[in-house]
Amino acid sequence: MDVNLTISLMRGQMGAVIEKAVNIAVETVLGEMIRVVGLKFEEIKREMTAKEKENENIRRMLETSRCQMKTMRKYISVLSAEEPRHRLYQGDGDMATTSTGMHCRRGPNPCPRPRVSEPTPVAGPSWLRQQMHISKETLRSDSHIPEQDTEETHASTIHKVVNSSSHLMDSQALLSETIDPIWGQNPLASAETGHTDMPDSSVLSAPMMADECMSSQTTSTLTFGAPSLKIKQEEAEVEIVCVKDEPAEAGSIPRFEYSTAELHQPAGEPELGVSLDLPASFQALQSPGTSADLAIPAFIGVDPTTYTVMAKTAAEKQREYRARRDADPARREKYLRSERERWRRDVETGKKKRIGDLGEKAQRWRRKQWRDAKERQKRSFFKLIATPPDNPEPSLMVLLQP
DNA sequence: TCCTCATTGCCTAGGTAGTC
DNA sequence: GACTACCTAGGCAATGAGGA
Repeated sequence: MDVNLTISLMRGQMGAVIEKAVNIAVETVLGEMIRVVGLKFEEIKREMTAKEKENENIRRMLETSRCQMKTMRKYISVLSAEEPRHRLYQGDGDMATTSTGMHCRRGPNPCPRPRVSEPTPVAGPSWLRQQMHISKETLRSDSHIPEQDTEETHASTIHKVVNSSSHLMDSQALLSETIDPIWGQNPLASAETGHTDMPDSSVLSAPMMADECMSSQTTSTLTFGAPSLKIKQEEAEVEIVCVKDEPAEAGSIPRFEYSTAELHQPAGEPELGVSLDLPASFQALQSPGTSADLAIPAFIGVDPTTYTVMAKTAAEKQREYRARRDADPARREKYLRSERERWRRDVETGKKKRIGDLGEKAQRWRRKQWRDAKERQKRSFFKLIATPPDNPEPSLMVLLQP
């Protein structure tokens, strides 16, 4: 009885209040939900915008990297084609540095051998070489190396190569300084930079030959460097001029002939710290690492008149051939068809095995290779976008790190 | 059910050696 | 020099497995 009374009383007196409170609570909850959903929605919208922006950035980076790779390939091919000839031009520059070398030898501590870590040529898979090229390009991007694409004329080519060599030389000199502080501190000491490390004794020995030539003073013909070819004169950098006398190599030195004018260049010793007025190209010759980067012995002994048409490497020839072939859709289609055919043939003959045809051990090995390849692929991708040349956006980098 | 990641197979690019 | 054959590595799409 009392309970019923209580309930009716509550319904009569508090029902409206309770209903109102519940309504308010429901509205509050709904409002809060709407607010949260709205916030979430806004957040998602922001994220989408950010993602789009990042995608755009990634696209730009990829495009930039592609351009860099193209440019680098052309640059390397031009450089490797021109470098040997370019080195030979600088034989006359050796005369100017001979004095330095003599001075160097006369010192109490004759030319301490520099321990320069040469940027060894990247031997390995093509993807690695590509990466190295990319990183090199990135490293050098501050210098704004002129594009080699438009190189057509001989003279301009030489000019460009001179510039390129200077860039190379600069970075390598920087390397040497970084690695060996003592070497980097002493201009004269660093004058020997990398010379003894240069693998090619023919190039190495030009100053020594200069010594010999100067002592005899007999030769007078210039067998290289056509008169029309002008060597760009640039302010010398003493620290990369290096001469080291290595008698053991002297026997195998191919002898260059120098003009009288070249031979009679003042061989006076420059004062310490005074820049030698050497052709920049000669500096490149002396630059550590440059000769190690590029295979040069093949051109030594070649008739200098043939320098203008350097032999292409097999890879270059093959690239050109393929470019011509791919330019013709029919030939390209034929090639692709034959490749596909070969793939099928290899599978049929068991040269290429599907994973199921392999033994358990071979399957594990194959899978490991696939995993590694995928890992490399991912790493190279992240490495690529982690070192954008011009748009290092930290937040993006953090987000994209694996 | 959707998403992400790994696996797999196929194909292509590019280097090298050899042949014509 | 042009071309072919062979090889290796990488790209890409299809597929499967597992988790949210």
